[in-house]
Amino acid sequence: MNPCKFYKCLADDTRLKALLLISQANEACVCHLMDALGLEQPKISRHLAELRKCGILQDNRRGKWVYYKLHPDLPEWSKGVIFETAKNNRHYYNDAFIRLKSSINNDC
Amino acid sequence: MNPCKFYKCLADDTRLKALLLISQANEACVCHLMDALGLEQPKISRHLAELRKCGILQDNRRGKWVYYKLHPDLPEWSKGVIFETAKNNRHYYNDAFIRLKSSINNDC
DNA sequence: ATAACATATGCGATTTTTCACATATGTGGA
DNA sequence: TCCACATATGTGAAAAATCGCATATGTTAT
Repeated sequence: MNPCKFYKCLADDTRLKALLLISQANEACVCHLMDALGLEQPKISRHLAELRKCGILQDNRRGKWVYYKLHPDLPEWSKGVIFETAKNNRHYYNDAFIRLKSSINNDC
Repeated sequence: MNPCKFYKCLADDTRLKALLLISQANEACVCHLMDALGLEQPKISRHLAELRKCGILQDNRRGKWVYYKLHPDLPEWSKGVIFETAKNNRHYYNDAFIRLKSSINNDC
């Protein structure tokens, strides 16, 4: 994991919020993130794809839904960066996190 | 410190290497970083200015030289991210770090 | 004041990233 | 098989970041 590439992945509002939400929710599917972030499906999907191609996220299709979670092989220091960022910047994604949880409860 | 803005600052090869070098050397001036990274002065200067404007670095002129170090008011979590990145990615900046130290010893 | 050196910045050109829209792919149920 | 739904991607346009070059600013010594 090249650190510059890693930080390029975090350097976008949509990707960073999605990543922090996933790190806090354990996993989330595209439709949940659409609700949480109030964004169109292609936009979410494309940003998640970028995080996947960089090895940060792992996708997992279950029926029609595709769930994303942190890639299990992600280096410890990278995971640490993500969790520390989430822990110390709740205000940055908290509204979205509330919407995410209610979206998960409503099964999309 | 908005986390997205913070990561945008780290998401460039020149800035990230300069930042990691400074974090490991405690401080460095523009001429040292030019030697270490093998880049032209305006390029180094402009990237350091960006890190300064975001509150990540603090500058300190001593005579003709301007020294940069981590900003003392940088949030702990941000400092942690920088130091953890440096600690776990030595290969990424090690050659530059060797040149930096010899440049510092030769007083530019 | 002038020269030499270190650093900063203005600006147009180039490159990279992001976006919007349309469309393609994959899945399960009727 | 056909349809509805969820997700992914192709493509050209728009926006943002970076670069190169020239030049400005700041400092010290003569």
